[in-house]
Amino acid sequence: MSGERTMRRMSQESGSRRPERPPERRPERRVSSQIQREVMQLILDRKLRAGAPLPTETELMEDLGVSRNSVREALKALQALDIVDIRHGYGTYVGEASLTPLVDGLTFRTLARPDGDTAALAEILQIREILEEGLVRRVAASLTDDELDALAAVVDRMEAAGRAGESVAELDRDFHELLYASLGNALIPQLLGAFWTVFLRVAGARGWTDAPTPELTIRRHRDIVAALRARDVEGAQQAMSHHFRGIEARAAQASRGVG
Amino acid sequence: MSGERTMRRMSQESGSRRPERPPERRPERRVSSQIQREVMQLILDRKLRAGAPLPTETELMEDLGVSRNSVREALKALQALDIVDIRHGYGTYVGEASLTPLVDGLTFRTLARPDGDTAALAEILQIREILEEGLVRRVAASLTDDELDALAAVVDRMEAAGRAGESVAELDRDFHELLYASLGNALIPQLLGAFWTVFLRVAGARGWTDAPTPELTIRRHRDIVAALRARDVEGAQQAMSHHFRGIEARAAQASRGVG
DNA sequence: ACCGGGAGGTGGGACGTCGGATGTCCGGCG
DNA sequence: CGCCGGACATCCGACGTCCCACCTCCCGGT
Repeated sequence: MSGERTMRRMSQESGSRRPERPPERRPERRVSSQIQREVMQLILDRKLRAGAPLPTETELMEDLGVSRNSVREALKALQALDIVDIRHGYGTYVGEASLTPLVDGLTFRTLARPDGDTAALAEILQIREILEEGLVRRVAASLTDDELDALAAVVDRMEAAGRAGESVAELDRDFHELLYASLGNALIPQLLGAFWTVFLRVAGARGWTDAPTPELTIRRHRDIVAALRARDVEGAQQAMSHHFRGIEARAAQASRGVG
Repeated sequence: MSGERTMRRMSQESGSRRPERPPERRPERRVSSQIQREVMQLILDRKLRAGAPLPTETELMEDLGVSRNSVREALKALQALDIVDIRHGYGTYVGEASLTPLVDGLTFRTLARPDGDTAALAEILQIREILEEGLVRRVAASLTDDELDALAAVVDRMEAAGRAGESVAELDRDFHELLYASLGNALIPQLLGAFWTVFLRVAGARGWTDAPTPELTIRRHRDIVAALRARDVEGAQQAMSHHFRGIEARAAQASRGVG
């Protein structure tokens, strides 16, 4: 019973300055999340593009009739979703609405798995595998020779980087991004990139070695390009399949070796 | 506009009273985002599962040596990512880390597209199509008769609901979720559900009619089940393909009719 | 045994204040 | 005349304090 010092007075005075808080029982459901919706609606109504300036915190505070604290909490939440971009000393701007929150969420969820790292990572890899198998089938027929040359060039650079002991990971990313560029679907490289980033982050957090045998990876990519050049849809899909089998094996091996 | 002079006096005595220079306290880069990382790390270190209670705001404030405001902003951001679940008057808990942020982000990004609604929605639909084509190929060989019966039952319920003019959308969701349940990949239904939710929300915001012709949708689902029952992998994939062709056509029609 | 109300704890929100970061503008210097 | 640097205005970053809303639990009255 130590600590009854809270003893908040009952405001029996009640005559304090409370201008006229309208007793309107307008709870309005969580001011902060309401502000989030209003800011999003403001962006949509004014048709603001990514990079366009938003009202300052003070303006939002006055326009919406809430405190700056609530405005900042709402903006922080929108910032976490990459819907808003806050720059210190400069202002608040419309964000790119990228898949960054997906990356953060998946990374956290994967790292938070108590049982095994492999299970959660395998789920992500399986989705990437299914996606890329279907994707390679679609682009197999429509790839031009120039695009095939560009893909082969990326593999060449991978080989050079691998020989020099450099980062093959970035080029791997470029390869897959370039492969599906002709589809004109901007979401696809972002989604694949998100999965890829999650994989790299989890691998980094687990302390896995980045790529023990880049030769195998490069070989798989060469196989994919070769099949595509031959307009062999089934072969390309199988090559992609083999590629992922290798990634899964490497992940499983790494998790056994470390975890 | 409204250039109110705030006229705050500038403490030109810069560096007047500062008891001690922070010698070892490094800049620390944005307290708020640092708190986000620390809270996430706390969850990982203590191996807390979803639903487990987190330290109260006051405790975090004291443990991390920051103000309660900063703690709340960090928690708000983590709440937006569904990494944390804040319950008024109850406490803060570890969240599910669901794909809710992806849904919010994709919905916003799609609605914010100035040119056309169809383009952004078509991207999402294409990804769903590619995913489900690959998925149906994988489950086609392993589905048991019981699972096929369950799928057929869902279609029956869809037909009953369609006749009664009820919500076919929910049952549609159930069908696809049930279809891929045997893969044991928890991420797949969540990802498909996320895309599905985005589609419904955008359709709702655009004022599209929910399902003008449920008969066609039901027929496509019957085709899928029939092909699966015959263990016809190619047929199942093509049926799924037709299904999505219908969805795309409906979306294009709705966007023309309204937008 | 039941029920209602209050104490205490937790998040929700509002100000007010100060500090740091950034862009702008203007005046002095070369 | 040109340009370069410092004062200044404006923005976000953070802190402290106060009060309110919501929830749980316990305790005392019925």
